[in-house]
Amino acid sequence: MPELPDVETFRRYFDATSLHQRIAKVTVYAPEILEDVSVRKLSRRLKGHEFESTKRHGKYLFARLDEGSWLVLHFGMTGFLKYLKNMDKEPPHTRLLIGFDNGYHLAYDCQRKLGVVSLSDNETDFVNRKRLGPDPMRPGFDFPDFKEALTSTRGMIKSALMNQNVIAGIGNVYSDEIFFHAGVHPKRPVKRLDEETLEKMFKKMKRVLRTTTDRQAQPDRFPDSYLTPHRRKGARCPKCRGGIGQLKVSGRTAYYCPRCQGRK
DNA sequence: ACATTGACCTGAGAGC
DNA sequence: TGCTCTCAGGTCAATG
Repeated sequence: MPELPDVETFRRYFDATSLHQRIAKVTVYAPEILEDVSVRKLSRRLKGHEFESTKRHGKYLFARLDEGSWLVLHFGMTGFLKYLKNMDKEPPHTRLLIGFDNGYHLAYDCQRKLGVVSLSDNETDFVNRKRLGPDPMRPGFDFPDFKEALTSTRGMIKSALMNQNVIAGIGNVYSDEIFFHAGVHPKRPVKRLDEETLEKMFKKMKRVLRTTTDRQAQPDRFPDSYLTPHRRKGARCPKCRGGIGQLKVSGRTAYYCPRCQGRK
């Protein structure tokens, strides 16, 4: 479920594999994933050019072309990138394939087609048009920014933290992880969070995002104290060994420890 | 104007 | 074994 740590891992992978090589061929297997761009326009903009740098905002990855525009990638819940030497290794749900001069290919695989591929003249305009909130890992994103963003909303804290217009990059899995470390119940109303709890959530959010990004967003590499590897029915809390509970918050399944994350 | 719900997408796994 | 049903969750339109 590509959230901020996953997409940041994809960005680093993109940097390590796909910059500074002339694009020879563009193949779109599933045109329905394209947003505000035609197959023809995408091909024309990419072919003969190179990617020169990348950026990330929330769950969106931006790759800048040497002619100035940006390829925009969003991964839905099943998307990932794979850099290939041989075509026989092509992943099973490749929706976009970019071929480079050196014979290698970058595949964008998205089984459930909930991802989006787009093109933008300006990455900042794209973020504004989507009305994305601030990226929590942006340098300078501090507690006052966090507090201002969250307290501008009503309703349950999980809905607020997962709302991309409030803060961009956190989804179902990582919001649960953050609430677990902060000892906050996912259904707690935002307006009933005091300053101290908000600050704790902010610190835990930073810590969780940094730690999981360092570990390439792979749950089997997460510390033993993390909830994510135990995010299933019948699992035990890594802190108190009590049973992990689940409930629905705004249509999503939330996992939490009823003992460590008190009601309210 | 805001918060919440349902639809979209596809395949894995449950249950009969 | 094989079929059907449910569920996963990111986002946006529709509903409350």
